[in-house]
Amino acid sequence: MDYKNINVCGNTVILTGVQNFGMDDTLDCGQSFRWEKIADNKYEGIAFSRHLVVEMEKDKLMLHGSSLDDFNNIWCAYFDFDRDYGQLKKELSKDPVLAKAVKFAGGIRVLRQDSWEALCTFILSQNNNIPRIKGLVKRLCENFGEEIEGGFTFPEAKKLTGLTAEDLAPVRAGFRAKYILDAAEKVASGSINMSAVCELPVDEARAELMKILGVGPKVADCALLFGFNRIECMPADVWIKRALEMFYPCGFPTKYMPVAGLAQQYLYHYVRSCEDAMNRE
DNA sequence: CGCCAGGCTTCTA
DNA sequence: TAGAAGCATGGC
Repeated sequence: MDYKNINVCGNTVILTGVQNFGMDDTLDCGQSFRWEKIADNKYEGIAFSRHLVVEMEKDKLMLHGSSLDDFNNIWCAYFDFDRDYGQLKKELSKDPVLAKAVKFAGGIRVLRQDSWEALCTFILSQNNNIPRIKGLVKRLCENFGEEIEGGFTFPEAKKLTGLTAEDLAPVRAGFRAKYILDAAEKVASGSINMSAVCELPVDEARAELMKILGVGPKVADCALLFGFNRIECMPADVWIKRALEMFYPCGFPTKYMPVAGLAQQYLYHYVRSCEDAMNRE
């Protein structure tokens, strides 16, 4: 557990003694596209059809808009609070490169998102940049999600079935629109059963998701890591490929394979910052 | 104007 | 079966 105490005050759940959680590292690192920074230490977002404002002061984390039940049933798992990141970081830090990556962004946690939402948002992510991905996801929710207090939910697969690419035009997803529609059709019809995918061995799960038009190995692995809690999946995007070539020419250490997805998130953040620093010179 | 963006599909040899 | 072109859109 990465928190010591939990209290409820009105509609706010307050965690104290919080460790290994940074809002910028976790909510603005390209794993979820549904969080907006609304103040220096405050983020607002919607997940699992619930609106939440997250505020942090030192080691105190406030979840505004959450009941104790919601915390126990949803947010605790969503923020991966039942995983010991202190222990994880200690293990990863035995590797010199990962030690630097972990030190650089020690507040990263890998969110456990809804599987359909993760699949869709990473379909939208291809050949795209993070600010624009956020825009596409926002417009998808505004146009096809349900309006709730504080914003819009992520649309269910069945809500998108029967639509045409023209219907999705307001989203401005470009060539990705037909991919979303194919995913929605396959998931809603049950030809791809998300809860069955959850039970499959990872290679079969990946192959199943890749039956969707527009889903290749990278998008499938992102869905598996961020939406199915498959922490052994290491989505190999251009940044991670670059990092692996640069730092691990002989291959990624096998002892970290079982948690490669978690390591990946630290590495992703780290190499991107290296690149930024080099560009500024 | 050109280049690029958490890739994938399609075409070509 | 590998390698390159094409893909919509928007920021720079």
